[in-house]
Amino acid sequence: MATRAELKEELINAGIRPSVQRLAIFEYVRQSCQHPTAEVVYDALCDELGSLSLTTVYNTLKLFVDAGLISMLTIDDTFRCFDGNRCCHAHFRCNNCGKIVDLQMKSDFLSLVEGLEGYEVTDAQLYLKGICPACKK
Amino acid sequence: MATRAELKEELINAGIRPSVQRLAIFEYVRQSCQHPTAEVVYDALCDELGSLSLTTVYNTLKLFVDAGLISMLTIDDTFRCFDGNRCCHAHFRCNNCGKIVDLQMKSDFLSLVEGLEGYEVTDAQLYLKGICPACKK
DNA sequence: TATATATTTGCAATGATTTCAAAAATGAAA
DNA sequence: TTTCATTTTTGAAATCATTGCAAATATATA
Repeated sequence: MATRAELKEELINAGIRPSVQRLAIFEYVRQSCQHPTAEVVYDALCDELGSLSLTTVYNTLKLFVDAGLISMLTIDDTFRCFDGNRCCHAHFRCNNCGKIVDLQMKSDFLSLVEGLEGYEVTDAQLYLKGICPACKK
Repeated sequence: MATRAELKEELINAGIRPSVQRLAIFEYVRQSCQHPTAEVVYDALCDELGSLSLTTVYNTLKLFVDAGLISMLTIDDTFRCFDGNRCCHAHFRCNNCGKIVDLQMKSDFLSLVEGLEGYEVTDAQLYLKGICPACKK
């Protein structure tokens, strides 16, 4: 778990000025294990920040994604959610309860793919869908 | 390349009545290498079918996806597109030109994922993003 | 302090997708 | 073939996550 100061430095290193809103949003997404949507981030931080605009949340999350600080998931086709976990991992989305969980990988995604010569890959996501153990019963 | 009669039988085997619209949509998606959106399917078949509703296209594509006959891609977060290629493959989306291409896999997606005991996986997609060779120059 | 620049805000607009109820097509029974 | 029930299609209106925009605010620099 990174400290606020460390997160602040990470933003600066990425060339992003660490405003109060940005730092709070960054911290929230980085420490969450829940793959929050923009709406969830907004609801969670509204009190802490006094005033906060949903537009700011959308803009800031996009800023972080473009800078490679977090990733955006489109595993659920009805909304986007965000992931601050920087370790290489896959995602599973339960078709029944909707929960999205992380799954460890034995090795890098790209080791499985052929014909990548000449491609520059900046993002990789493996999405699995089906029924989770809890819903299986 | 499957014949119309074969595609018709495939629909019937999946418990789907092969109406004129359904068969045309199924054939179009199955033979396309372009990952068409609902809108693209609609535009392509409007003439052939005389009258066609965009709602029908959306409903029918969803019907096919639920039946496991085609898959839905959310690699581009601004729209959904559809894929009739049943072979296991990954997708690459170029951030510059937007083109989505298929990539062969060395082995199954799931071979690299840990902790899948108890999960029932019905769909798997590997999405890569970056810059394609053509845009790299 | 003054001035320029960067950031945030809130409301309105966008656009892909869905809802819904009516119309049309299809299948079964007579 | 005619009738009736069921399935499918249609088009217009509604939905809702996300974006555009212009004004307001905050921050950095001189």
